[in-house]
Amino acid sequence: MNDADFKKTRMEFIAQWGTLGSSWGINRTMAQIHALLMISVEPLHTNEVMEELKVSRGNANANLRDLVGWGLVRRVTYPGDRKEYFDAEKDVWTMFCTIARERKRREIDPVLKLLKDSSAQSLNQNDAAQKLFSDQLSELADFVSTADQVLGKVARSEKSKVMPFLLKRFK
Amino acid sequence: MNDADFKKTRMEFIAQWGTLGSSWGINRTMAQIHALLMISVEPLHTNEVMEELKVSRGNANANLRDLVGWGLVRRVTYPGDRKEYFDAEKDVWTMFCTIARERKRREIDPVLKLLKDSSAQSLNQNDAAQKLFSDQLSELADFVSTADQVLGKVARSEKSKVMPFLLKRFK
DNA sequence: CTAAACTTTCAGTAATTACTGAAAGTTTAA
DNA sequence: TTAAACTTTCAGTAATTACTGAAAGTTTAG
Repeated sequence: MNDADFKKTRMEFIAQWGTLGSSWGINRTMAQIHALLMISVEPLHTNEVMEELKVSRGNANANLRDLVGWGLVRRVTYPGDRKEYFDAEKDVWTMFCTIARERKRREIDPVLKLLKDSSAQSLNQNDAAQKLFSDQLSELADFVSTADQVLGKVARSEKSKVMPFLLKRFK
Repeated sequence: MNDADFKKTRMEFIAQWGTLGSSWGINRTMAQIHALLMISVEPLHTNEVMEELKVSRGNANANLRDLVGWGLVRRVTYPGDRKEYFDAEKDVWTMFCTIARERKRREIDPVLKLLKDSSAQSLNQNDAAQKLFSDQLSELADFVSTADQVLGKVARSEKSKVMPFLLKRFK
């Protein structure tokens, strides 16, 4: 494969990763920066990200900060160089665990709290609407709670312990 | 719990379900309509949805259509009544399986195809950048493929077969 | 038929979310 | 110190996404 084709495929991948992110509530640029760092051999500098993806300094900065906040990207500095470089976690399993842990913390835990709080309120069980509401919330809370625990456990496990097992059990 | 409090808690739940949807790439109104139908005893018709959630006819119509497309909501008609009513699937496990199946089909399958196609292209393995890119895509493809299969299998299983097992194995 | 009851569409607009770039802030080498 | 190198912030703007409501379309009872 020649260099032009390589660049094209690379860009295509970055673009698609961005689109995928979008449909899961992650902003396009953030997903694209993540893709870019994931397939870069060396850590990149803000200017390089700006240039590759044609985005502004502010945009690059904010999204890099967020990626660091997600734990998917690390800041890297080299002695004798004032610039800050950024390097993505490249192991896919580790990436998955990080994302799972963060989304759990940011989105599942709050909804679980809401569900538990709401369904705990004493409802009038003689009223059909209130009874259905209460039951529905409890069921949701149970389900989300289980899912939450499973996800939490998986995200804390070793890849080597989980993947072969899953493959065996569910493939 | 009195009627006013009940209404308030209900609305709070609907609002929060909307917010949750947003952060997972599902539009707020669609998630709210889903929440509303999920906690309604009887199927509702478009006017009722419009009124409860204060949205326009067009908006209600489009989102109800989408929910039917997702398989989360059914159209219901009563003999002698020209109106169309809508009823949500209320069983949480069935809901989960439906969502999993749809997101798999809509978002995972396409990305998997991209990953496989891209990584299949013969890359120059002597070039570090190309080698990393190629390896990274393969790893991603493997991982997503496994996740896809596990999800597919789980979503086809009986709740009674999966949940107790998961609880036992991962709790 | 046809007119009332109901559903769908879609151009225009509003709301939300993301981005830009210049200015302010920070750090460090000399 | 201080000035160059670099990073962060944020007000203004652009892009995207969602919504409205009136008009067009469809169905059915009579």
